[in-house]
Amino acid sequence: MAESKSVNLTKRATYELRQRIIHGGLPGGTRLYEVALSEDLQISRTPVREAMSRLAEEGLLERAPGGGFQVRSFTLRDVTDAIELRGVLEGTAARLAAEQGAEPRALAEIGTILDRLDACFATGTVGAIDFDGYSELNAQFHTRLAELCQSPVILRELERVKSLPFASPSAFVLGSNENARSYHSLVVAQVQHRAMVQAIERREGARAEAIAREHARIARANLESTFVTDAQTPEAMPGIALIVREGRSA
Amino acid sequence: MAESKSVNLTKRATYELRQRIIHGGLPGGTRLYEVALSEDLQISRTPVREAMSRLAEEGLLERAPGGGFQVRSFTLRDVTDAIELRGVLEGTAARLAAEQGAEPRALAEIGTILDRLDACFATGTVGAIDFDGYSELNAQFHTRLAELCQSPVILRELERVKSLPFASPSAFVLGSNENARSYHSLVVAQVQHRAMVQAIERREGARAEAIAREHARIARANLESTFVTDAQTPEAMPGIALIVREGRSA
DNA sequence: GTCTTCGGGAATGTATACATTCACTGTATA
DNA sequence: TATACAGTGAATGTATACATTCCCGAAGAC
Repeated sequence: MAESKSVNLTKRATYELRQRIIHGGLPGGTRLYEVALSEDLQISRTPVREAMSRLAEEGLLERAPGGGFQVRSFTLRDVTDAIELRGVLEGTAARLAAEQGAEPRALAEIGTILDRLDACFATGTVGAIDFDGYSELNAQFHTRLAELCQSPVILRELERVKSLPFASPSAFVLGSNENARSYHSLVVAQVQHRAMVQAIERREGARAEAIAREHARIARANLESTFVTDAQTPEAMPGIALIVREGRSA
Repeated sequence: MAESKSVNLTKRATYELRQRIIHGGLPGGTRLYEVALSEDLQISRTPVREAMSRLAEEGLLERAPGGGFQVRSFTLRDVTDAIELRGVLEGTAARLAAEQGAEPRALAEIGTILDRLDACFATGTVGAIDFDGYSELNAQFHTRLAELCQSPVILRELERVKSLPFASPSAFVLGSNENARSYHSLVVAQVQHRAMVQAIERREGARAEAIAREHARIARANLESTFVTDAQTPEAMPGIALIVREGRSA
């Protein structure tokens, strides 16, 4: 509890609340009461309120009709739409990069990331993958790719969508345990990574966009099978606790 | 000043700040100081802070590095990207609606709006248009269209993009004075409106998406010519005061 | 019995005093 | 003369008292 005394209380409250939401401590739809939270966190109402405001900006909370906040809840449909949306936005970023031409230096850096992603497979043993390394490099790749179009507006909205834990490009990597299906997913994903960069280099905008969209659908398929198979394992994927079984979304 | 006494101070501060930002009273990049604003608005720091937080959520302000807020500024590139983004999102909504099938009742309602849009032209005189009526109906059309795909996630992000005054679907209507070019713009736009609905009815997803994107580019072209022609008239388009001449965006 | 009204409590809204942090400036010392 | 340290001020961060609003339940009247 008394771990980080130096940072300000707003950040502490924001972090603590985010953790509780993502890990299921505060299920979707839960109304958050300032006084109760203040007493619970041992932080006064002002920073708690500020934290809730930031989490609303982040998309994890929503403002309740008559004031106050509640935890945003997501149906399976919402989650697939968010992933689809990420694909659409990444596709747009890739298309714009192809159309206006990407900086050679930035492309070279992405090439380096691609090589290092390849290295995650290269253990000689089929099926053996450095999942953690892949996940980290994958996140880097997606960030760099989005930056290629040099559009702060696109980048901002993309970051926003990716901030939902289940919509992040690396969410499906963590969710995959070491079975044949997930191995094949990563093989296909990496082929798509290279194809996207190639399309951008060749100024093939439509191709770059289409691949980016299809690439996101790997995550969608992975989510759906994860959700069906390990329906009750909360550790299967980050933020899966946010997904409500049925009914209305936020 | 002492107009609406009943509503709470947060809303008053939010409204007042938004007005000042949109109309150029607070140019892009301006740092907002809580104390100064409090004294200026005659409202204490707490609601002012809350108002700034909401405007940041809305996209008109951004959080400054060391705390506090500043008015977000947009380059011409940012604005065109925002319009492009709206086209991409509306295109996605239209495609999804086409793919999954739209509700007949909702389609019928949109048909009514289309007829009423036609009526804005039907004065017999070529070139005479009910601009205000068209603008209002146009906004309704775009909202209804986005709702056809029944995706709260898509709808939410689209509303977010549209909240930037210059990226709203009706921004270009207001910006157009009664010249031949703007008349032709509205004629083309209305043809595209009908084509989008037809494509959705016929489950032609790719066509619906493509038209929605091209539709948004009317606004883009209109913005660019407005920006070049009437470069110094702040009333030419809502939110044009947010656009900074050169340099970095937020 | 039902409807209306009044009261109380709990929630957010507001004001403000106080704390903290950071940057700038001036002075003193090396 | 340059650098470092300390002081001062202004900004945001925090705590908390008080205001307001709204819902809900109980009691009374029709």
